[in-house]
Amino acid sequence: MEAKRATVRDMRRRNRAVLLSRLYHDGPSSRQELTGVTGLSAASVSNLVGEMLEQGLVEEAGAVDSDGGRPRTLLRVRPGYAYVVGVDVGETRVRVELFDLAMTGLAKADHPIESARPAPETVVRHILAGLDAVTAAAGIAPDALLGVGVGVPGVVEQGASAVVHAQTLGWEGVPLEAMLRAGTGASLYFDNGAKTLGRAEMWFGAGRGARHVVVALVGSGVGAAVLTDGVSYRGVSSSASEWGHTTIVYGGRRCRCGAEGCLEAYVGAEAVLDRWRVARRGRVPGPDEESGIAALVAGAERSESAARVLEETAGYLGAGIANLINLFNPERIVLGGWAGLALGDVLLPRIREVAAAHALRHPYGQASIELCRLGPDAVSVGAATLPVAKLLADGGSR
Amino acid sequence: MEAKRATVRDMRRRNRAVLLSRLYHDGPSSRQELTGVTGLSAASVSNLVGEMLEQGLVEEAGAVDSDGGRPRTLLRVRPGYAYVVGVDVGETRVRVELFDLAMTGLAKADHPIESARPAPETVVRHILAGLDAVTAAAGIAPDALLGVGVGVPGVVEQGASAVVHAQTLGWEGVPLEAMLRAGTGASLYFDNGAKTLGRAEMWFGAGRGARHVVVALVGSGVGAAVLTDGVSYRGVSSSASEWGHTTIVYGGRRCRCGAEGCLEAYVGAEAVLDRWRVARRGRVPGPDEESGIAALVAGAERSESAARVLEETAGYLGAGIANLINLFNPERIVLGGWAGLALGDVLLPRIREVAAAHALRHPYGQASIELCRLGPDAVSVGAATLPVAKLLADGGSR
DNA sequence: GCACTTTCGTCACCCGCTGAAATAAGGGAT
DNA sequence: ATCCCTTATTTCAGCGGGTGACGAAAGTGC
Repeated sequence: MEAKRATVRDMRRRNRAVLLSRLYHDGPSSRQELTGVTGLSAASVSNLVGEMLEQGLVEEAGAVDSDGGRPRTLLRVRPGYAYVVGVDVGETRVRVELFDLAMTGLAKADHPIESARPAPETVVRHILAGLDAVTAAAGIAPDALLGVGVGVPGVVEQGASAVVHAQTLGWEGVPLEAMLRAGTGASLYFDNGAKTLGRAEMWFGAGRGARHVVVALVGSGVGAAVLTDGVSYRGVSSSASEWGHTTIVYGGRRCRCGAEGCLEAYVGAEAVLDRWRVARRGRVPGPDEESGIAALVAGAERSESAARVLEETAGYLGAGIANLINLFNPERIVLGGWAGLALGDVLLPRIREVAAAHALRHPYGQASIELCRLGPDAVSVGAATLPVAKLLADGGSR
Repeated sequence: MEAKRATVRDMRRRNRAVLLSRLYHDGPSSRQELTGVTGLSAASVSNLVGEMLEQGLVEEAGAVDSDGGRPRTLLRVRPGYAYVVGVDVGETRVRVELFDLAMTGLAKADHPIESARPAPETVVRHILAGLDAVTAAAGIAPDALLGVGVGVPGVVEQGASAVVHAQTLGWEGVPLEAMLRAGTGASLYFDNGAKTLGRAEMWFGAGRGARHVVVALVGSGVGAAVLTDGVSYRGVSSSASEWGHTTIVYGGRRCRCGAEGCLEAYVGAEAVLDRWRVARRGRVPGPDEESGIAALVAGAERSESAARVLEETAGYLGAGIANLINLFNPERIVLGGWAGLALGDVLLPRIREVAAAHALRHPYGQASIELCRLGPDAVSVGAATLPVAKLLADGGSR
């Protein structure tokens, strides 16, 4: 609807973006290949690539000899052209990680969070300290830092300046961008941690090559990221895909959000353990949720209560996934999160069955259901892809 | 991700599209205004508009005098530049309607469908006959017909040639596009009827001016259309937003799709009446579903069973709408469909309450819930907007 | 009728893509 | 070792298209 006008300049930016994205995502190619793939003329490819070579954005990467002609020189994005930082604000620690453009980790700094409801100022201080630490450790000059992506557990309201609402941290309208801006000159990007993890899976994990993916994350909480053509679906205020708080059992268990029958109140780690506690009429083993879930999965063969709770969990999860399939008609559902991986490991076949029973035949037939490949640590990787995505979309202009 | 290269030609097409869309959706403007709104230079606007005037795509529409300077001449899209046809394949009749570009209805032809499971050939014959009838009635030459949009009750698989899966008609993989193509040379467009109705609401009804809208339709069946920036969300095979078959009561009532606990099995007209039948332990008044729902709504004050069924319906519907809000974070939810309008008319305040209780506070605060403005006949209008949208997106090139 | 204001059209200029031709960089045959 | 052939890349003139500057058009007010 509100498309913007185009100028001759936009055209060049766009074409640079096309070339650069192709080089970035699909590895080294020759100019020759690029002409075929992008539809640009050989002359333009040469021209654009020459410019990017000169700027140090792209570098040569050997050559492949062809049968009898001039060998093609391969090109790739130069990993050292710029560096990015990904920040994962978790519930127990703040992780700050530095990457080059190829997403090779160069330095990492973890700051534990003591309080269950940390003050925003504390988190900001941790992030800034981590930023200094990793850039110093890797010897990165400030102007070589392309940007900093931050993944937070909660809703990020994208606007002139990002504002965060994170129930689990007790944050309500925290102007995180403004607070960080006061302490650093770097470009800042913010998104929900589940979505950044989804981005990481999309670029480097189970979502590679697919156009429509929904990443479903199950941990203590439950969330999802809907990714179409590499961009994540955001509603009007970027708080879309709150899968965990969709109603799946009308009038059912009360959820910590206050509503009844939320999916999270059935398949979130806390809820699963609570259901097990009721089923076995007693305490659940293990000091924390992670060991509890591990015990549950391990106990499936011996304990009838464990088996029943797992079966029910597969049911709710399968129905929840079927809802995603019916509503978003994705090509792939990627199940992750620490609890999602632990449960999915044993329940995936059963989840697929239930989802098949609850989803419409046609969309179900289009969708495959898989597990995440990257593990929960990929939140910072995904956060760091935010500035990279911007770079690619802008054709490499800083 | 897979952005296409741009040429200097694309740029012009794009800029024409920007101007044309603006003129189409936001009414007459002067060249002057257009420069401001689109960001194009006055020179370009003049150039582009001149071209479109010459082609008859745009016409002058009077002038407004300014205080002391040359008056601006207003421009608008010329309604008679081309004509479009919208087809509504309903469960009881096929409607074919002819419009000019301004969506003024010029001729209409209805063909009743006798069988509950009509043969595709019959429907195709009706459509082709209707096409001949309306073009003949309005005296439209074949080459003035921009295209034909068809709305069908079911899933449209968009591909090289559209294929329709419509459970309610008993259609399974009907190659509707290929069948129609054999009988007409016009450009053809296909979409689900709920989505075309959503398009109509978006362009001319309750969705005007909003960027993210979800249109929720309740009739015998239940569906939704998700519209972002004027384009409807399609998944990988365009069968997205099957809202009616999302699970809302895990393990609940059996739905005609075979699964348990679908939203449609609670708030679809058939399901509502069935619940009423159980509640009052007896037959429901009226010869058909529409009068049944009308009786239910009318009986709310006298009959306790009716009041209870309505209250429950508001509950399920509110929770279903809350799910849409949580997942899509729209700016507006538009409730329609014949049953949706009848129920919404009395239940809207209650639906809003329930939705507020089930949705997360933040996304709920962003969304307003309203009723459709156009009524169920707008399916053909929405279908007819498909070729118009194409024309606008292509900047007016046929 | 004249000065002033505002809108609209024209023109030279710059940018960027393209096709054709030229050049580079090999392999294989003589 | 040289020449010819093949294939990849670069160069160059040409064309399409947006822009700013300038001037013409079309009013109002005195």
